[in-house]
Amino acid sequence: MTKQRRTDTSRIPALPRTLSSHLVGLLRRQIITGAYKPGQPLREQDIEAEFGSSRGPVRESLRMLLQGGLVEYAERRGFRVRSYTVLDIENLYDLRASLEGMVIGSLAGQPLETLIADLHDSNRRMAACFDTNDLEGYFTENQIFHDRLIAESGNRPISEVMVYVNEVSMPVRYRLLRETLLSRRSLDYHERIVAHLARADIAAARGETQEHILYNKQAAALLYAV
Amino acid sequence: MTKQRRTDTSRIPALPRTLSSHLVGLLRRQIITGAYKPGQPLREQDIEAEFGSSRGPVRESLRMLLQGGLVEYAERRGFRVRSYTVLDIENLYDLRASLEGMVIGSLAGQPLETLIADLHDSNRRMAACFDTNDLEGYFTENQIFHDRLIAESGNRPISEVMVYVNEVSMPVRYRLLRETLLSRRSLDYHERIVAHLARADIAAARGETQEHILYNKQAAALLYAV
DNA sequence: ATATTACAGATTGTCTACAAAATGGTGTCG
DNA sequence: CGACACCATTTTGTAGACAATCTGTAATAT
Repeated sequence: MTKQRRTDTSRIPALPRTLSSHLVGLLRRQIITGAYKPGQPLREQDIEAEFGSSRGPVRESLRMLLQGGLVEYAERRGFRVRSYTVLDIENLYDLRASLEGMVIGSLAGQPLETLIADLHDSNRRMAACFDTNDLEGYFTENQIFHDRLIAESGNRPISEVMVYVNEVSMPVRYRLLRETLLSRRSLDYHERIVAHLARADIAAARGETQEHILYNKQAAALLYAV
Repeated sequence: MTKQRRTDTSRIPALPRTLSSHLVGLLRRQIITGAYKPGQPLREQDIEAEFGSSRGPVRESLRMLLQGGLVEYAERRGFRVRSYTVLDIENLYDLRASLEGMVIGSLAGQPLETLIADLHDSNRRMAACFDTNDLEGYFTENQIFHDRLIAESGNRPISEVMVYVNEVSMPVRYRLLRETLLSRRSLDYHERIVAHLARADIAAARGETQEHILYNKQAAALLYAV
C-alpha cells in the first residue's frame, strides 16, 4: 500500500516535530500500557507496517526508546521490550528512593515558594483524578509531581539519571496502578511531603519520600513475584 | 570516491561487528580525548566524509553516544559534543560517589574472593602503567577497576546508571589526567579499598571510595573553573 | 537417540539517490 | 533599528537493493 507521509504530520497532536519522535510516543505507550509485552521482539518490518513509515524513522525511534531503557537491543538480533525480574524491580525502587532522597536533600536552604505552589496544584489535580476514578490522569499527575521535584534540584546529572530510572520503571508502575485498587495513599504521601517542605523540614520530607517509594516497592515486587 | 565496506571489517581490531559500533568507538575517542571540543556540532555529512560511511550508521552511532551522554541532541538541530559547567562536574562527582558507595554497601555479607583477586590484578597493571608513564593505560585500568566493582553488585539498574555517569564524566577525567601530574594517588586509594574489602570492612571501603572520588571532584572542578 | 552439520528463510545492517522540510543567517525595506 | 522575506545549509523522510548474520529445521553422522 502507498504510504501517506508529510500530510500525516498534520494529524499529530502538537509536540512531535519529526516522525521519529511521533513513533516514540506511540511505541512508548504500547510498552508502558503492556500492549507490547516484556521480552516481545520489536521487528522493524512489523512496526513499519503497523504505523506506515519507512525503516529510518523506525530504527531511530527504537534507539530513542533504548535510551530511556524501555527496550533492549542486541546487535543483529534487534530490539525487544525490556523485561524485569523481581530483583530488578526491588533495585529500581531502592535506587529511586535514594536518588529522590538526594534531590530533596539538595533543596535545603533554598526558597521553595513556587515549588510548593506547583506541588499543591499537582496534588489538587491528582485528587480530582482520584475522585473521578481517572486512572490515566492519576498516573500522569503522579509523574508530574515527582518530575517537578526533580526539576527543582537544578542538578543536571541527577535529573538525567532520574529521568532514566523513572522511564524504566514506568511499565511497572502502570501495571501496579492497574492491578491495584486505586487508593488515596500516594496522594496522602504527596500531601505530607508538601507539608514538610512548607515547614522547611527537609529531613522529614526526605524520609516521607523514601518511605513512599519503598512502600510501593513492596507492592510492585509482589506483583512480579513468581 | 568508492567506499570499501564489508572488507573494511577485516581491519577492525576485534569486537565491533557493525559499522555503527565501530564508528561509536572512533567518535567516542575523539570526544573523550578532546579532539572534538565541547559544544562542537557533529554534522552528519562531515562524519560521513571523515569516516567514509553512509547516513544510517552515522546517525545510529550518534544515537548510541547520546545514550552514553557524551553528545547532546536537539530535533532538527542535530548533535553536539556535550559541554560541562563547573556545577555539572561537581554534581557528577557527588553522584558517582553516592552511587559507588551504594554499590560497595551492597557487597556486605557476600563472598568477595574473586572480586578481590581481580581488583588486585587491575591494580598491578595500573601500577605498571604508572611506572612506564603510560597515561592511556593508566586511564583505562582505572576505569576497569571501577567497572569491576560495579559488575559485582549484580544490580542492573544501578549498573546501567553508573555506566551512564561514568561515560558522561569520561572527558572530564581524561582531561584531569592529562593536565595533572601523574600521581600514585588513585593507585594508593585503590589499594586501600581492596585492603578494606579483604578485611571485609565494607564501611571503610565505602568511605575510602567516596573520599577517593570526592578528592578528584575538587581537582576536576578547579580545571573547569573560569 | 544424540550431537553435529547444512541449508533456507527471516531479519538486521548498509548503501545510493532523491525529495521535503526546518534552521540560521543575510539582506532589504519600512 | 526592527520586521520581514529570501537563501544556502542541514536535517529528516522515503525507496529499493543487496550483504551479512541469525534462527530454526532438516538431514547426516556418531
